[in-house]
Amino acid sequence: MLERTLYSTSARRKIAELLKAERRYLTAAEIHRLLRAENARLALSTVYRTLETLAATGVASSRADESGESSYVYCHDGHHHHAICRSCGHVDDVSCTTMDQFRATLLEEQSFALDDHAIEFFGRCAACR
Amino acid sequence: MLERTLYSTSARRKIAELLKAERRYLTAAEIHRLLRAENARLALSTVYRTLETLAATGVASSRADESGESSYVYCHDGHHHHAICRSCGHVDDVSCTTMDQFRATLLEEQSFALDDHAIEFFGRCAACR
DNA sequence: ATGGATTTTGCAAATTATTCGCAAGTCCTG
DNA sequence: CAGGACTTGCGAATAATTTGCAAAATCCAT
Repeated sequence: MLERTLYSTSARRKIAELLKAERRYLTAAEIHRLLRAENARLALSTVYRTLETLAATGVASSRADESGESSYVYCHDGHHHHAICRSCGHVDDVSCTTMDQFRATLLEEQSFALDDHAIEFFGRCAACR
Repeated sequence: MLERTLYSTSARRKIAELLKAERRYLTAAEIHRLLRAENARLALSTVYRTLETLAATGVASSRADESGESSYVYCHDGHHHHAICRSCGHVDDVSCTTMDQFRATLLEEQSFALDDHAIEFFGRCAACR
């Protein structure tokens, strides 16, 4: 494991702040555009590199959006899931409990009305066990 | 809704057969390479177009792999999930019941040892309801 | 504070996946 | 088997992401 010091730079701070404030999945291009709009001067490649770092350190998590473009959201570290609003894109963290309780709990605790979900299972298939 | 006739062509048949036989997520490039290896002559762009068609008709379903490249697997039509083997990539369809039952049922009925999953929830957040 | 080691950034060029236009080829129906 | 409809191949065009490298910023021990 290679250890290296992470510098606190203006680009990193701004990108992290933006993600934290928006709380929805943003692509590198969107982040770049948003920050430029508020007069930050930074290269798109820096955004890409920073996002990679944030994801690696558990500050952000990524997913591919509909078109396959990868997007990032600020979130807790550790195992959990995301409730994504179809209307505004807002993302809530969801701890991992039983599936059926989810709908009720989600509505009760986070006022999120669940209407669809996508799951991927990982493990060992019959042939590989 | 535009209706149009789908022709049964050699490319389509071969791609569908391959997906059906492999039963794991394959990228357009992989499919192209595999088919070429068995002497099929077809263009990569044809593979892309065919996959798009297969996905649109519910014969295959797609997901972005680790690197963001999109891959396809032969599967049932209708709402269900996929159990992906971490070892060989084999994909089993999983009907959508309660989460906790999943592990047990999955193991019992499909001999798939679930050890991780990724879920995405979609709906309306508190602010948008 | 200052200097030097280390990390980060900007820029532009290079990659890579995916899409597109269009002429030629294939398939289907009557 | 003729004509129209749908597909394919090919190469060029896009679009996202990565990379090399020199310059700039950050950090840390003096």
